[in-house]
Amino acid sequence: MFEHMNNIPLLDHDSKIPLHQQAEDQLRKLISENHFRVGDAFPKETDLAKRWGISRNTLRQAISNLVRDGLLERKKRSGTTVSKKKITTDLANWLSFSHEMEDKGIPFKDLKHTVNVVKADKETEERLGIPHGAKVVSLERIRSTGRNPMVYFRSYFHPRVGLTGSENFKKPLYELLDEEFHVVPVYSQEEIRAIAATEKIAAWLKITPGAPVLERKRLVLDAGRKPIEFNICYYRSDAFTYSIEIKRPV
Amino acid sequence: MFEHMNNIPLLDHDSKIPLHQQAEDQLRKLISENHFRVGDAFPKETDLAKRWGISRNTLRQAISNLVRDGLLERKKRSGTTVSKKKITTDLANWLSFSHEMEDKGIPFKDLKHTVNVVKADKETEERLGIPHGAKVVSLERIRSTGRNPMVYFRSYFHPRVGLTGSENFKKPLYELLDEEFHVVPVYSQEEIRAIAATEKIAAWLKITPGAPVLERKRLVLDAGRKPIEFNICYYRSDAFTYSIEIKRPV
DNA sequence: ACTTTCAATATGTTTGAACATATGAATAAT
DNA sequence: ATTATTCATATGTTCAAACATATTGAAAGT
Repeated sequence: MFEHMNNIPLLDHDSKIPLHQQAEDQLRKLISENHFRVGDAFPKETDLAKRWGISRNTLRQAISNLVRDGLLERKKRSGTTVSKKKITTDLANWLSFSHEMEDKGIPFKDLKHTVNVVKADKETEERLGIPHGAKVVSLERIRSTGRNPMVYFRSYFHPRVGLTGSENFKKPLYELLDEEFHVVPVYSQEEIRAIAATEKIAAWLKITPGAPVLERKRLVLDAGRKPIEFNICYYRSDAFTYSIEIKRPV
Repeated sequence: MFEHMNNIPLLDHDSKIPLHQQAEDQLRKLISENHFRVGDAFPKETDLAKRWGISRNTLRQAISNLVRDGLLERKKRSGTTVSKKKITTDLANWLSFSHEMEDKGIPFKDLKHTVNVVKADKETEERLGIPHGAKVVSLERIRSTGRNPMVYFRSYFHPRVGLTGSENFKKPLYELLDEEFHVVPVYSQEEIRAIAATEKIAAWLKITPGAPVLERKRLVLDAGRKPIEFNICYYRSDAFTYSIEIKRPV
């Protein structure tokens, strides 16, 4: 808990990162590190704005995002407080296939593991928001749990991340991104469909064309909602069920 | 599509409802009514602000919310565009098909709507944790968005909830449960698979047997993790993408 | 035909200012 | 003691203005 404003870290007014963004990041950090007790009073807007040398409006931009994400609550006269309710998706391992499998005690191995630098296709360009013709690092995997292929994975990484293609992808992907590149995934936008296996997919998964396959497209974003990775994968339907638990933000 | 700004409804400057709120509501409505084509250019901020007699800043407040909700996308010089319609499981409406569809402005109707009191099958008994042979209220629905069936739904409710089968299921289900029975869903455990349509499913959805179908099984729990409802549904794969956004617990 | 350069333009950031509004707390009236 | 009133205050709304920045598309150069 901060006794005084003066203990709250400052912002970098010379950075290219917008002030409201810095403020948001800073607050996220402070909250997640429990510098503010739940339900406790938050610094008031005017004070915080003064401390950071930004206008109340700019600070408000940051706070609004946190309110929308359910980390903070605002009430007119009482001020801003830290919410109890965490929008939890329960998944500590929410993004990691290997963690998931390890948790369930299912051994797996990679039947294919390829890293390339390629020109992004149109969909990838759109999702990642990169210019036409831009090159991206692609990671392609076919993973099996047992004798048969279970899933085909393909990821394209936003150039911003800074991958070169020569990294060690043996360790869990999101550990690598965090530790080596200081890129932390926060949001995952997932689209899940059932499709009939194309020839290509059938070959990858060793199934018959036309068989139902679970397709998952996933756009992984950082705290500022900037794209990190666009990922598409095909799961064998007879071997895989996609399970999640959603908790309502009460 | 609006040829001219002049066709866009005005705001009520005398209302007690904030202008940014009115603007947001108005835009939501316009988008949901398909007055703007997907991917098409949106009126630019300056023009819209002028049309509505509000400042660009105020309008921006409204648009920002829509962007955050994924209805709009902004790009620097190119302007604002309407996003591809994602049937997103919004955190607010996380469980309601009707809310989801209404929010996206997709009209739908029930092709079938049956309420029964039946003996639970084995899977339902297990999931709900009720004794063998117990009776449960079942709700069966086939819903369409447009001409063709979109999804087949079947729900079994835990006897604890207290449904008799004679309730008015026309209103959104989770409103009913909350208001009439004081049952509030908090957790949703979901299992998603791709399967080949059986004869029965094919008949419901008017597709050919063997076609890929998205199956979702969902166990809805209350705050104490006691089961409320076991729900199974089959989505036409050519018409439906299951979209969720997961946010990492920071 | 191809690339480079450059200006126009739509969104992005930030500020300071003013007034509205809900509400907790102090004060006054009962 | 209880209720009503008032006031101070923190958030809520809105504005106008200025400058930053990315990107499109056209013009110019190769």
